[in-house]
Amino acid sequence: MARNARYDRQIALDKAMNLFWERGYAGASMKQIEQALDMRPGSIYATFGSKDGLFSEALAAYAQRSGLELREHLAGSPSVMDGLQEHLRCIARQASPGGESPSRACMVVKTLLEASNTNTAIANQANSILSAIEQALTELLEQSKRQGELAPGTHCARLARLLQAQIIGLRSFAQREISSEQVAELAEDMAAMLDHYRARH
Amino acid sequence: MARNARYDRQIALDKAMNLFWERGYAGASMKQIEQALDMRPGSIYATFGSKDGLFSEALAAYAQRSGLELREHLAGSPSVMDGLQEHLRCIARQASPGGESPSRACMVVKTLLEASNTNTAIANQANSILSAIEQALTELLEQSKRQGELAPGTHCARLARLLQAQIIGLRSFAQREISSEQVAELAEDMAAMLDHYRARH
DNA sequence: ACTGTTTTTGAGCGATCACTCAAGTTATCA
DNA sequence: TGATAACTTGAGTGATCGCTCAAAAACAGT
Repeated sequence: MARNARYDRQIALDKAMNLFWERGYAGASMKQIEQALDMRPGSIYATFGSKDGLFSEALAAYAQRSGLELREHLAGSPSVMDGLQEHLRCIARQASPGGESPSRACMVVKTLLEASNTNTAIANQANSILSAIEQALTELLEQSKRQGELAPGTHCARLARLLQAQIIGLRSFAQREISSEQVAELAEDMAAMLDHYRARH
Repeated sequence: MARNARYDRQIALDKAMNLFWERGYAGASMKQIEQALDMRPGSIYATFGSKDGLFSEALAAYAQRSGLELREHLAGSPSVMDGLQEHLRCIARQASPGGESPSRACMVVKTLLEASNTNTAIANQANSILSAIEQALTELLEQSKRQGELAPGTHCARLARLLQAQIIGLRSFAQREISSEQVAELAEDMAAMLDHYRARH
């Protein structure tokens, strides 16, 4: 015997994610958030508790979305390594100037760099996400090694960290004022680098 | 027939650079800057004009310092490629947890990611610096190619962008809560990757 | 020591920050 | 349809933001 909420929590979270991704945590004011979500402060605080709480949920939603994307690229490829290479190219396509992404750089990395010395809780969350991605990549590579795609001596955890650093570098580099062609070339060079780790050379 | 300034401009700039490097542009408040520089607001504004002006000069000082470091590494190495590989390892050493750097990540990249959608002037400055570094790396690689160290067909500008993306990835990755050993391994893997571009394989 | 010039000082400016809450609104149920 | 409970509203909170400027302090030259 009461009223229903006028807003869809997931839709609001998605809008918040886009704004935070574009402007960063400190760069997005509550006024701008109110406008983006079309919600008044009371509703926002009743739903998400605080700016920190909203950001935290937005970052988690971003991470989930990114994980889904990777899994889709992998599902559409004949092998893990091909899927990872395709993933690099796809990142380059998304991170090209003129795209509709709020930012070409990765929101998790932006958060890590912004929050590391100013907001411990948020920095910890970014750290956890990156750690989980590293873990997922390691398991993927180990599966690939078991299938004989990777050279037998490959240190998968180490290669996973290298791959993560490549992706971070690619997406941060793409934040520069640079042509989409050069970003695509960069992704291609990184994909080529992965070939050196394949079996039978 | 007047008073001399009590503060050394370069020393003040250096302190500002360290604070901005650690906390970012928005994360460093004027109150914290006043404390770090041991200057009152009036003196700061008389000397640097605005927070933007101070940040801009601090970022320029950082870029100059970084350029000097690279040139030193190159001077202490028998060849360009060896110097670049040593540079990667040195970055890993500096970016290790427990170091005395204000931040493990690069201040220019932190600035680029923070300012790209919030502060055009500062983002442009970060873009210019990265563009100048790319140019310098390209010239170094071309010199290396002329000396027969690089494979004749090497596209130097493209390799320079790859190298820059690697460095960005390495330093941003190092911002994670991770062991210095793993950062060193990452630098080693990146250095090994450069070997593939050398002549005579 | 006095004068003239520059620098330093810090209280305080208006604006904006994240956030609160009492009042108003609306849907749901009896 | 009237009572009830939940949600929405937005003016307003104290705190902090970047920044100003009149007055005090300190040095250089005579």
